[in-house]
Amino acid sequence: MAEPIHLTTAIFYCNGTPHVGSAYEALAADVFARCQRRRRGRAQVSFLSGTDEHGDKIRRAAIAEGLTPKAYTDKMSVLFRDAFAGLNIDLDYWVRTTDAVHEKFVQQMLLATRAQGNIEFKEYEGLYCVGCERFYTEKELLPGNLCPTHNTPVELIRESNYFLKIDRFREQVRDLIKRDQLLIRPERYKNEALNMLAEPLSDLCISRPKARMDWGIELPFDGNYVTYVWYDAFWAYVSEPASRLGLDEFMRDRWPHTEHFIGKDILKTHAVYWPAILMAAGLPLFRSLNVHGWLNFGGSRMSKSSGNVRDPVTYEQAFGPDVLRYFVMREVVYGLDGDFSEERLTDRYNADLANDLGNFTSRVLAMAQRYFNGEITQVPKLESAADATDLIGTAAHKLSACFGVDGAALDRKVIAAVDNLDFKGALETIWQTLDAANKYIVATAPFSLAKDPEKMPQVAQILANLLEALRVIADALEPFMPVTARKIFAMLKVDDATARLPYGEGLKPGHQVNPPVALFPRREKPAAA
RNA sequence: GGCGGCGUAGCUCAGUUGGUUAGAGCAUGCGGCUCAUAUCCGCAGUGUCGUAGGUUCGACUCCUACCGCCGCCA
Repeated sequence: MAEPIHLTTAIFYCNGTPHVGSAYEALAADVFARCQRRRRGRAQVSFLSGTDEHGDKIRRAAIAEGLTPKAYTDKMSVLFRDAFAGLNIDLDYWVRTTDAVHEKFVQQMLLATRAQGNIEFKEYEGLYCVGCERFYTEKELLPGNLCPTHNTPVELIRESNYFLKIDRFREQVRDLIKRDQLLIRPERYKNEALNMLAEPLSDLCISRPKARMDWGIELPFDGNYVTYVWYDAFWAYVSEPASRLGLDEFMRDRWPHTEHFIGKDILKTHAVYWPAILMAAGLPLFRSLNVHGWLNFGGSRMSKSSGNVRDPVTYEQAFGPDVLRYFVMREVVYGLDGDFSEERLTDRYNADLANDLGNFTSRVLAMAQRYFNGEITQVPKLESAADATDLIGTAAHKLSACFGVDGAALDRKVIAAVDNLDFKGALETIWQTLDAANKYIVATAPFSLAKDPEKMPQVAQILANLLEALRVIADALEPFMPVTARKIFAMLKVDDATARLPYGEGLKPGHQVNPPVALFPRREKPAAA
């Protein structure tokens, strides 16, 4: 049996509504998860996401809306969960850091960490920015002791807090990253992480005095404090599954095969603090960090202040299911920043989805209907002659090569690309197959042969080959476009098991397919802004 | 200040250890087909490969400087 694997998105801080950027991360992880499920079986994959709901910013956002923090996060968390559900992100766990199970688990980890002697209580004094909710060193500040992000004066605060002695784990973490035991990819981020671990780390503050901020999890060993929100949120990756499966079992079987999907902005916390936090609690580490870039909008950073935040659900409703999924996976190189705009979305939609995928589906099913009333009368079999010199032989061979001698080559290539986080490459491979299939139609011209009754067996063979190609293409597409794949399977009238078979083993003579239904009607481009 | 990345066709980008006429997709133009969602197929391009030097028989590919953009660390 394949080893179990645990996949996570970051835990989203829910002081604002979900936008296309947060959706992008969850979409990449979802495509990855679906590929893993195909390989390992559903039970062997746990895919987790959720909302980070403590801390001062949440508390203040709640006050601004006249709600209690809990009521506010109840509302916000559902917004995220529903947005992801609307994008067909198929989660096994939806964790909220205000869930009782989670809070209890964090307290358990705090006790374990303290028992290992990795927590220190000490008094210190520092320059604090209320807006940032953090302390600054003098050289980080702007002239006049102003906060670099808020441009407001910082306050000198003296207080006592609990600290994690993280530097004692630094060498070990650095070594693991260097040897790819803790894999950080793409590689550029591995180098950045190693850089961050080159200098000694100062103790990590993990508490906040309730007197200053009480919206958090109470420390089990000191009722005057709550945990600092960052520390609390990391454990969302672990709390619910560990509680459900048993901590020891989860840590032994599944946790070491964990892949975190995160944005580049939280690389430091995940490459430096999180491993140290786990070690300080006496727990094993996860396997890898899959770091993505930002999704910009029309060339500039998507942010609430610039007012160009885009709601993913809007696009899902306007363009139809799977379109946003397709766009971000096809357009963005994982790890690098990408650009999102309605114009580019429309271009991709028309060129790739309407013209290529949609039209191919339509023409093949229409011919099957027109010439044979939807019945398949031949066994799909592409003549594969590498030495073919004529147009038909060459086209047949090229299409056949996409599926390989065992009929499973497309699936293999897609899975390999996704393993490598090359979502774009995976889709390009599928589209090359679509391209080869369109060329095969032109080369064989079944619509011309059909004018001669004696050539109908040939036409039947060509259509059987094409319908089978459509089936395999839809199957390869399923992790990326689950709704579309299901629509195609419905038109082809194949069940789930048949849908997954290699080329040549799926559709059989006597099988009846449905007439086409347009998958992606062409769209007018938005008026130039 | 330290480290690193990027700058290739109108747009988005590929270009492997330096080697024949620098590639793909989209957009553009022309031709073909008509099964199909005015779709599909073929052909045609266009580029001083950021700038200036250097190494080499030969550099987009290596070295140096500079210009521009960006990231991380401090």
